[in-house]
Amino acid sequence: MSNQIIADIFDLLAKLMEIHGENSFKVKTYSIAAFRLEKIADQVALMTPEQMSTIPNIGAAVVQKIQEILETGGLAVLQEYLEKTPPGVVEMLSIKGIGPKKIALLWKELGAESIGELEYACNENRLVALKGFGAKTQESILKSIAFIRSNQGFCLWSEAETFATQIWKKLRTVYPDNQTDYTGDYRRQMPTMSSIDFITDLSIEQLKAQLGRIPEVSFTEEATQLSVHIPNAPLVLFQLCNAEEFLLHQFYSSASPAFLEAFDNKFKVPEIIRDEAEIFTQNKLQYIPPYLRETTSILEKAATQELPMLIQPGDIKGIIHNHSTYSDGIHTLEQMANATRDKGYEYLVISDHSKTASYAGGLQVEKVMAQHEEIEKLNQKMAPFKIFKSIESDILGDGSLDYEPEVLATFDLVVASVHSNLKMTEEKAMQRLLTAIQNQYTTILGHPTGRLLLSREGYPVDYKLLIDACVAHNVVIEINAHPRRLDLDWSWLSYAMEQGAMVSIDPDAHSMDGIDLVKYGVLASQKGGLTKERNLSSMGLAEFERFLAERKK
DNA sequence: GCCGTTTTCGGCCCGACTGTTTTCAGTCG
Repeated sequence: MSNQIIADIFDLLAKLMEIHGENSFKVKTYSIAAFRLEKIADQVALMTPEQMSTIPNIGAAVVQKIQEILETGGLAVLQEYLEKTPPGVVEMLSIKGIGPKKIALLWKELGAESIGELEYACNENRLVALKGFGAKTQESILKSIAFIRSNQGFCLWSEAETFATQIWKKLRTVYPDNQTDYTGDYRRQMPTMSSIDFITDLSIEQLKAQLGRIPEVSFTEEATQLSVHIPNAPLVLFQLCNAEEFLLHQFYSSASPAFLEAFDNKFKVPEIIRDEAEIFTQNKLQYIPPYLRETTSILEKAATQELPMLIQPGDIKGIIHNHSTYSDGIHTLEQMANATRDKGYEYLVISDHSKTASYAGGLQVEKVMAQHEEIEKLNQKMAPFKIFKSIESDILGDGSLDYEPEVLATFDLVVASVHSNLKMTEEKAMQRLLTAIQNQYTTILGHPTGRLLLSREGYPVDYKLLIDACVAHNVVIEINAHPRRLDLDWSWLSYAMEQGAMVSIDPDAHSMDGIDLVKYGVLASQKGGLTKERNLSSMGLAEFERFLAERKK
């Protein structure tokens, strides 16, 4: 069992206890325990009770509960709290802007036992009468509920990947003479999707024979479609067709409606197709991979053979924007460096949090200097592999970075990101961002909109203005590769490239495993038509050093 | 519930901000 799963249990326990008005220090203890468990590198499941109790804030009671979780898979006391809390009240924890205390009031004072009831109460203007609530809170709750609604049933590409590949492998192994393949949003590499779609010439019976073995699975059948419902997993949809029409159906189910309409207006699917590429070659078009079948303009480019060679996972040469135990990472600087080198990359850019990010262990100036010393020592030991001195500097309320210029000057490069006060008008957001972009020490603008896919909208930005400003001030725009961020969004890449912008696919890794997230950034960037020439992290070590030297002038 | 001792219990707690208050509780990253 992973530390994260155990941590989530303690986190939920703390929140439920708070809703039920338990002793706040007791609540805090479980909450801190959850935080600690998330932040340690070693697997708690493999520790002895004595080892567990050496973790700060993990005492006898928490150790006992961890053991119970490991032995039984659950926690009796959590179950008790869950039983005396309506499921809808637990769900309210996902509403941004309200926490356990306010939820308790909404439940006890207002009698709201579900998100639906809460929404109704907001619309009836009944929250303003509650102590601690007002018109603005009511408004923000309604907005948050609308956001949750619009994302319900969606999953991230990375979440879909696990299920999709398992199912694909299984069916291809058991039925090697049949055709089964990805289609729909998953094949198009959409960052989020409402279902994992397959196209197959298998029968419903054949599919059920295999997928029926999944515990607690259920099915919904239609004439040419089988929906597979797996508990705690994305919806899986099988589109059924006969073998002869497989490629045709796959083509028509893995592109945007706009793309297909434009295609049908000008081109024809050949009578006989042996592989999907023929659909394009027979029309004198360059092959357009599924992830690019979004806009109509891509067809024009394919007609004039102008599609460039797009970035591939292997084109990432350096790992930029990472965290270590100096701030909120779970592995040490040396572990991160070794992992990066062992995975075949040429350099690591360590960008721990800056001093304002106290919640994330942001670095005071003395710690920055200590880290720089360690980097220099490691660089001597690890050459030709190189670690670059960087920082993820918070963009403060007024747009300034949170160190003195003398300190900022000691970094090889600076990633500037907004982490606090995310609730802003577009005007305010742009003012902060533009000020940060104009700062001579800003090398990369980190996760430009602050969005978290399916869980947080991010502050509103004027994309064109933002991109233009980055180009004008020679600031690299990050494509944060975390599958929940993928920020800048792929849909703005073509504009960014037209304007001559440079981007950087960065994993924002908080652990050694986190380095592998670059893959998701590459997949999303492919949709935007990114070439490796325009990606900073595709530069080899020498080129990267030249870039930084040039930038410093 | 955990910690750190001033060994038997008192004090814990990041800091900014927001929306609510009319001095601060709740939330967030």
